[in-house]
Amino acid sequence: MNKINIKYLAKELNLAISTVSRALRDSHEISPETKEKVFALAKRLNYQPNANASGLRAQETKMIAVVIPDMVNDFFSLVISGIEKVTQAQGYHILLYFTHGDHALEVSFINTLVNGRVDGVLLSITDESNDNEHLAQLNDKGIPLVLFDRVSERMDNVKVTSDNYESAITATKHLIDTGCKKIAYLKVDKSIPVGNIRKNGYLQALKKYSKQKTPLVVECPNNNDEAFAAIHNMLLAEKPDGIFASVEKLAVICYRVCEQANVKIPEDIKVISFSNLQTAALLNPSLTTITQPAFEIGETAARELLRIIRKKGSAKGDVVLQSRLIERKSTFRG
Amino acid sequence: MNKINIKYLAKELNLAISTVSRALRDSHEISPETKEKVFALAKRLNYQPNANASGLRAQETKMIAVVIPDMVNDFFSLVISGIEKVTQAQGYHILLYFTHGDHALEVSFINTLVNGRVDGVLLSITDESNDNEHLAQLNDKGIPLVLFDRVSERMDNVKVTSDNYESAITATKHLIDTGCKKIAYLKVDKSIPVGNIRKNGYLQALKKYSKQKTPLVVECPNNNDEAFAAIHNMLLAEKPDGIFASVEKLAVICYRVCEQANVKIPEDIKVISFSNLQTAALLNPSLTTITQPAFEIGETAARELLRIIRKKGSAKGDVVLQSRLIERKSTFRG
DNA sequence: CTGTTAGCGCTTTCAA
DNA sequence: TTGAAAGCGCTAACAG
Repeated sequence: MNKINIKYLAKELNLAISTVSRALRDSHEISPETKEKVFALAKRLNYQPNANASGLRAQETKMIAVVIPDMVNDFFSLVISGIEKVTQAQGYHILLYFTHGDHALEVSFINTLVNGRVDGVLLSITDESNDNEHLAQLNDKGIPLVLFDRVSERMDNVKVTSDNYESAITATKHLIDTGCKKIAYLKVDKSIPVGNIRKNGYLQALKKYSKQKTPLVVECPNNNDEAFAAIHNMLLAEKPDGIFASVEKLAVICYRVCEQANVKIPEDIKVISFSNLQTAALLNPSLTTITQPAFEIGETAARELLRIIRKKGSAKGDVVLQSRLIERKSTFRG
Repeated sequence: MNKINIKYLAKELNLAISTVSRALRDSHEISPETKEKVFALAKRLNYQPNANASGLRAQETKMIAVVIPDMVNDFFSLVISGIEKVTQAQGYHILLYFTHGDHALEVSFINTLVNGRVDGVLLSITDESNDNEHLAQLNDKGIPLVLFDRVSERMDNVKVTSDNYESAITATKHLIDTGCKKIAYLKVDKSIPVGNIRKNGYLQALKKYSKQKTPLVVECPNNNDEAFAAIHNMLLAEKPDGIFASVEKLAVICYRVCEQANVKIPEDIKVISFSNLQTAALLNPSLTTITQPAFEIGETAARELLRIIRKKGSAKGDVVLQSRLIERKSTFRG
């Protein structure tokens, strides 16, 4: 249980500490034979440099923080996977923080990060309406920050998002184009900001491409039974011929509602849904989905962050990634 | 963009570096007035101790590594949430690593962790049949390790698991008790070890509680269409009256298969499924699920790890958490 | 109660 | 080509 550090290697080999250090970094001013010896011993003892010491010395940690609302969510799971792919390839480590939608927690996390714990921060902000002094702190301290998905217009950092507004238009228009005259929008719980953005796309599409006068927005709470009831009531009262679900779970509930009400998909009613994991799509061969490029958002955000860390230049600019509409004529040979 | 460190605070206040350090740690040997001054300035400048320096000095990092196969998976998402709850409450940070089922990656991650990057490791091992020299390394270096979910019998670390075998028996017995005479088991892709454990529970329950002579094990590949076909073929050929799905996704596919084949759930066939996020349960009021305590596994594993880190005593012992069977007589007033 | 100093493990001048 | 030594920021032993 001896500590395997440079000092120990040096003593074992009768070399100076600095020589060993240089050898390990493959410096050109060390003779091949010495390098050989050092490498051999280091390997044999599985020498690993002490991260704290290197970090302290070099003022960099090879770690980035990822701060997200939470994890029980297909979208963020996929984003993290994308981030991980990039950071892993470039030798960076991920520190993970959940804000649970609590702005105060976000502030406290960011505060602990301003003094050299990480080389950069990837953040999906908790409360877009709130102040962002804490983020300004990061900029002050020269710690690169890239925002993704939930961004703040008031920050001029690099932002990576997807086209929620435009793709909601696309989705709605798709229903219109396939003949729907009365389209309802299933809006996810108000705690999820994207529900509003997508609603705006829905409204815009109705105005622009449809004769439908009154929008049909169903507020669906997080509670499944309440959401079921809300959709069920709307279905019976309004008899729409098209439904646009803002998130995958609502499409699943909607599917069940239709079954209950003896409404056939897609004969009586067409359904389109945002979807990340495509579980809903397993249900019905005719369910068309619109998929956010979650994994790519993660990859892109991470790539941007590492780029900025490297250049030490806090570049600006936004990246907007496109969602994809997936039409299923027949899955599982229906 | 001045560096806010103890030295800087000391200079500003005309105090010695050590005095400031002690004041910040609220040492009893510092006068209240001095403390006051130090606290005030530290707060005003948002002083945050340099994690590398503290870590180097104290030989501890307040970070733990979480190493899992991947993240696009309800189970591990929930586990991480549980881990996060505990670590966050106790001031620890999470370093996240994905092995993607690659044993070599796992080895390489663990190797980078042996030299003081983290205070402890939470691991769900990638390949249970493989060697675990790398884990022995951790023990050698005195870095606490807690295994969860996918554990190795050959290691004598603390292990936190759930009762996959027993709960598979419970699930199968539940079908038998409700009158099923011919029960099929939908086995998840062979890359998922738990598919086999649960199969053994299924077999055991048949032997012990049922007259059913031949088990019906359907091998379901990861590919949805192939899984659909496998289940569909079995359904037509064997006409079982009960189905036990080893994972939630297979229950969803099975649901669709039944619909295709015009087989009614639960009138013609009873279905029970392992399920973490209960998406499948939204589908059918009569779907009974068996739920792993994923969140609790995370909490427990983290709690055990932090306990060991604190005591510096590598305690042993296993924790097995119980799955819960959830019977739904009627959801969504069917 | 406060200051001086050594040292955690590493990298990097500066010297030899 | 190698060695000696300083210093990254922090804490704690020792001294006053």
